[in-house]
Amino acid sequence: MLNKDKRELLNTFREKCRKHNIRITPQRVVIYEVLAGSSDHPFIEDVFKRVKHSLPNVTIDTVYRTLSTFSNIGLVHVVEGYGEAKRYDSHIEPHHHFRCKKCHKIVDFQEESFNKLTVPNGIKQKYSVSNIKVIIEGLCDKCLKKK
Amino acid sequence: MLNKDKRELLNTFREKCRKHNIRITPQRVVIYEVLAGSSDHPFIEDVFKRVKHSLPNVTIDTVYRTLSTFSNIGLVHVVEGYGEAKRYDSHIEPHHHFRCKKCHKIVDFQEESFNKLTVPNGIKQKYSVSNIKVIIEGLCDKCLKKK
DNA sequence: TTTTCTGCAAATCCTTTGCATATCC
DNA sequence: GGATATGCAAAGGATTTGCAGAAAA
Repeated sequence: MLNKDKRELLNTFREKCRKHNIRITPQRVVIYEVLAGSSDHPFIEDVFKRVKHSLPNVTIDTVYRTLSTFSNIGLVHVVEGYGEAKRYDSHIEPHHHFRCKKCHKIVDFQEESFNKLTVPNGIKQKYSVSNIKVIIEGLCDKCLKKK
Repeated sequence: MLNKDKRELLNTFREKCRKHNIRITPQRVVIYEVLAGSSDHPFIEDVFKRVKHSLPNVTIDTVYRTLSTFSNIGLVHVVEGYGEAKRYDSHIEPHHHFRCKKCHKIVDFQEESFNKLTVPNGIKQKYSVSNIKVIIEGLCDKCLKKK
């Protein structure tokens, strides 16, 4: 869930846009708001549908282009997946993911000890590291009940 | 890298096939051999090209179907990605991944301490967990040099 | 005013599917 | 022999691209 209020989020958004010289358009504002208001790591199609409520004329290619731009400037993240369509996340602070193998739900979680993981020396020496995260997979509560 | 020899790998392959009642065809044998001999987490297109060397008549849809079957029976894994085409891995023991953000190279690594991570209680209580892995992202040695 | 973004349409890329034939058990 | 897998061709879905007009700075 979001722990920032709407105004704060929009400030982050505006700052990032200015910093990277990209224009603030109504489409971009709404797309960002929609993503920031979604905790389900939506597919582009989902974002598109939600954005259409406020902007009936947007096209899905704008959503594609916009989310790609946002991802390039670090405003949002693409969520790791297994070959399905891309999913996005506006929650860019370090966090971890639980993924349900059956319904493909993704749940964010925080875990202090995981945030403190140290990069192994073999990796640190050879590569430059920008982030480290843990992915847990299994079956979610709902899918367990359905069995 | 592989630490099993070819015979051992093919035994694993045959066992899994028998266990799941899927037929052992020349295509499946070669596709499995190719993947087991690849440490670069190839795209299906790559597997297809490599398989063609031994079986010039295979079609890419056989590779798609076969890898999907292998994944269903747990012979291979789909590697986590960011919306690009699927990539496969025959290395199914627990291990972790370093991913280069620029060239998209994926490097397997082992790290004892990561293998011992414990699933947080909040997750364990609600979900059934099948695996846990660490993903490190950054720039690889080659991409660092190119800068 | 100038550059960038959007909408529209078409193209491209990845993946899946239906069907007839060939193959494995 | 009977069930399953393969090759071929076509379809489907996701994503990207070119371009002209519209909008932001």
